[in-house]
Amino acid sequence: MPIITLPDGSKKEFAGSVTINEIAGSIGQGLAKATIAGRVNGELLDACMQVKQDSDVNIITAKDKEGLETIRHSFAHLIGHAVKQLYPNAKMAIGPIIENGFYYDISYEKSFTPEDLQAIEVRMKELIKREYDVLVEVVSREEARKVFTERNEPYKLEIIDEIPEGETIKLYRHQEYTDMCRGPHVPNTKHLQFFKLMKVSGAYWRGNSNNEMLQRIYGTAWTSTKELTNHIKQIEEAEKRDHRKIGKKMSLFHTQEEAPGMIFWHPKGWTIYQVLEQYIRELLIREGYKEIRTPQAVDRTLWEKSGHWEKFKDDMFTTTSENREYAIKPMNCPCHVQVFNQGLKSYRDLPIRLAEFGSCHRNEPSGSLHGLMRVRNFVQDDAHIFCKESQVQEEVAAFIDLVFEVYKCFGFDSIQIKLSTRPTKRVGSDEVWDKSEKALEEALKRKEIQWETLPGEGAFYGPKIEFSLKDCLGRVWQCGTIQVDFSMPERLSASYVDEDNQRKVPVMLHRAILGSFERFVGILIEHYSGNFPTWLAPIQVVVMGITDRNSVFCEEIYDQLSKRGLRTDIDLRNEKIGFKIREHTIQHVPYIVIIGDKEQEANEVSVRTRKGEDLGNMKLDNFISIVNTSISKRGRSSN
RNA sequence: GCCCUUGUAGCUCAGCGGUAGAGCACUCCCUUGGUAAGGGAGAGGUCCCGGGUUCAAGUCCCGGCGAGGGCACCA
Repeated sequence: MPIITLPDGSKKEFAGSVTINEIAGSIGQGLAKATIAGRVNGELLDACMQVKQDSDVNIITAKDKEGLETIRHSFAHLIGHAVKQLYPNAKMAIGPIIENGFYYDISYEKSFTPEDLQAIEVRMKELIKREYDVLVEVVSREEARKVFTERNEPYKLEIIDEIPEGETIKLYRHQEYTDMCRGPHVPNTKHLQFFKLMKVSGAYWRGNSNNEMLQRIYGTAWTSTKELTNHIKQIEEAEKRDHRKIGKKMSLFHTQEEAPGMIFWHPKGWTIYQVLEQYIRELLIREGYKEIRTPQAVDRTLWEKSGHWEKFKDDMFTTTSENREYAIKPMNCPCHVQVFNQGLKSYRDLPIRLAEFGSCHRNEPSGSLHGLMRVRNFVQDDAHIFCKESQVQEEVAAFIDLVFEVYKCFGFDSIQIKLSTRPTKRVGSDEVWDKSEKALEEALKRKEIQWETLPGEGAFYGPKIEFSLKDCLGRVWQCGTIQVDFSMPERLSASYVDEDNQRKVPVMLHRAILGSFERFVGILIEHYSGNFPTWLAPIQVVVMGITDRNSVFCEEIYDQLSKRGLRTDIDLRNEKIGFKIREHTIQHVPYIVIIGDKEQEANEVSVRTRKGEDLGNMKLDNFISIVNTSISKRGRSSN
């Protein structure tokens, strides 16, 4: 006589054991139809599962997060169903859900073409129409093995062998298709409606690059056509904002075969880069950092000492001269320790904050290169703070403030913070780890901000905080970081004389706010979609004349704007004004100054923005102050 | 690095065995036009590189390099 308690607190008593679906039916026929699964005492179960004892039951429909996840999971199985019908020799590996959808990894003798993908999607739709019931069966390990041996599914057998003893094995069937899964799954394929197969690509079996490569079919699924089309629109919007596309259109930078993964910055792109660098430089000076510059190529012995040679030798660019081998620096920190090591340091000198906009090279795998986002030559807003253990917390706290200040300046208001703690493979005593983790945590607590802890995700040399920002499309980019390091200073013999006249090893904090400038510019291009706020816009004002009669006056205005420090361009081409306006609007120039006879006579300028607003006619000084106001707001709000 | 796709004019792309095409951009000419494309003419290509098949190769095959989407990697 199970008594079922529903989420609203109401209770229902049943004569005997009852399925989740029947419980739903007792509430309403509509609900029963919509039931996808159920949560019984916290456990997610198939709708057909029996509830025998008094339980808290929550009916899951497509409206619930778990419902959508179940639908997506079932879609993966549906890929399997369709694929096995169309390509009986295909071997199914795994088919999990991911953000926005699902995939299935499949091994097949020939590679799937876009036409194959289309055919699979069509077949999936046909299968949905059949409204197959999805049957679940708990089986023994032996039975499972037998089923998948018969079905010739070696990957499933491999998975069976790794299921821990005592865990139940469930088979899900719709018509002739059988798959193995923890579940739950939808009770009938008719619940599978709004989906699209997106792409097929390669993926290693079990994510291990030593294993064979499987074919991964990606799909997206939603609970309505509207959600599905929204998602597709979102992808299209992201494509429109692709920094490589905008970078080309606005002539910000380019790359070419001869220097894969390295950027040729054009004047306009370099302007943005330089504004960023100058901005950070000013802040660092304010915050008590000293800027330095260290060598580009350093003897391999230093990298051996720092430990990088052993780990990353293949990922460094090297060069030789007179029998010595050098590595083009992949990072600045070992060099910064060298600067620290010059001269004896007292505890009174600490903290010492050394900053460098140093160009680093890393021989990243060719397949990982991606526009500005992943490059082989980059510059970070890098700095290292040498301090005493007791100063860590204070330094971290100051850095957190700085990070927030900077991100706000770009209009990034949603920031995610992650604290990564000690990994199993690590250096340093537990005592020091305790202290460091505590220091980071305390600093975060004092700021009263939300963060997520990632146990075991810290670097081998120390814990770290990572700052990720969310752009206007909701995409998350990890940019800032502060890492405690009590390994490298020791390896590279850094020391200071403490109050007690003892030599001690300083703690080193690695930190960056923007991360790499290359990547950050890429993020900004996509975030602003090329519409850089005035302070970052490569060209802030363009002056154009209506007819040739106005050219001399245009040049005067242009000269004055330039002299007043605005990045100004002039367009005196023999084109109609509409044509010129269109071109510079497409180039996202924030302010367009139009000069005709009227303006010339009144000694005024007519101003139009890239958004198409007409600011009317005004004196030049008035216009300059409008632009300067916009510049001073930086990226804090749109302008 | 691995899998798939891909590389034609400055850009975006068509052509897929039979003497290289379009739109935009560029140059010149006409036009001097008031807030998102005025008109005309012209110039422009070792069809990524190297092999092979063929009477004939951007076009088919093999290899290299780059790019794109994933996977793996990311100090």
